[in-house]
Amino acid sequence: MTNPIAEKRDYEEELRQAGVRITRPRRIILGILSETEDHPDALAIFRRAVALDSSISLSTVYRTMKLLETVGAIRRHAFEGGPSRFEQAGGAHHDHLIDIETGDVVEFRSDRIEKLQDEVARALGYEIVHHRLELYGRKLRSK
Amino acid sequence: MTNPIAEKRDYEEELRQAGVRITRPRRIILGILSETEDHPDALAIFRRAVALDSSISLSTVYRTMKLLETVGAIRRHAFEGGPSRFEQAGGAHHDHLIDIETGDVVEFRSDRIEKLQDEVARALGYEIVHHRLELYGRKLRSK
DNA sequence: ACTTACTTGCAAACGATTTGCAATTGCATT
DNA sequence: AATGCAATTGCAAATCGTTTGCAAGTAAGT
Repeated sequence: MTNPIAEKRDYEEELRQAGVRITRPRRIILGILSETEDHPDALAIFRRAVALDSSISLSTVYRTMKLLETVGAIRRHAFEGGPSRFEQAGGAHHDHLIDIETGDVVEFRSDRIEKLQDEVARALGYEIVHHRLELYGRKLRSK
Repeated sequence: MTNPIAEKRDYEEELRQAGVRITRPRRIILGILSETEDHPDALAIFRRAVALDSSISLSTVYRTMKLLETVGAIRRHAFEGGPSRFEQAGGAHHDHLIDIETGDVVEFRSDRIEKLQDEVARALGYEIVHHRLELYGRKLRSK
């Protein structure tokens, strides 16, 4: 995350391996994703992309996001109310806390919660394939 | 849930109190909701409603659902992939486990998970306003 | 450089949901 | 029971986020 160039290179190689052509729009979108710390939606990515190459279309952004998703390079989140937002895959599993005032997303992980989820599911006669845990909250006015 | 008529009556009274007119379509939709054990989407409600009064429109179903939601009589859930699904409000808080093969919804409640969520949020400097916890799984082939 | 399949941009289609509008209806009032 | 008006309806058209058909453009193996 501190070295965008190295990150981007890996990304491209990873995709080439998956049989994906590296085109100009894709390179640009990948660059944006690898430099991004937040969870942008398609339109935000599109806006940033257009700034680098005005010929890029929103459809291409959507198509690329879908491609990256099926290849497993990114993850899509449909938080309440808004459009899908994306994040790079590859990190460890985590859940999200969404600031309902700013839309900011904070990632967190609780093994204890994960474990309890499994227990609950098993008790109901199910095995979990995946889950969605989103906390919607507001910042505490700190002391 | 065993006495639809009594349930429906309460429902109507509750709404009248909230200043909502009881119209024919609304009465029908309320009847459907109070007899329903599952988590139907707008289209499913519409289909059941049309069977009782063919003049009811899908827009009215949507408008009524929105109305009931703001009045607090029902709750809306946007499970992954599909349209919003609804359930009567009023019961205790619970989360959902969705059978990814059948779409069936199982309600559950875990105070331990709730508690951990609060702890996590607080540790991050937030207070939870609401949350969404959905487990997507498949039935265990029981012993 | 040549070819061919993969990608693109554009505009039109999409599914779920909402909305403008003119016609209808609940219900408080006579 | 008849009246009046605001609330509600059905319909069609609009909306939002996203996907798709198509003809033109391009990556990359030869």
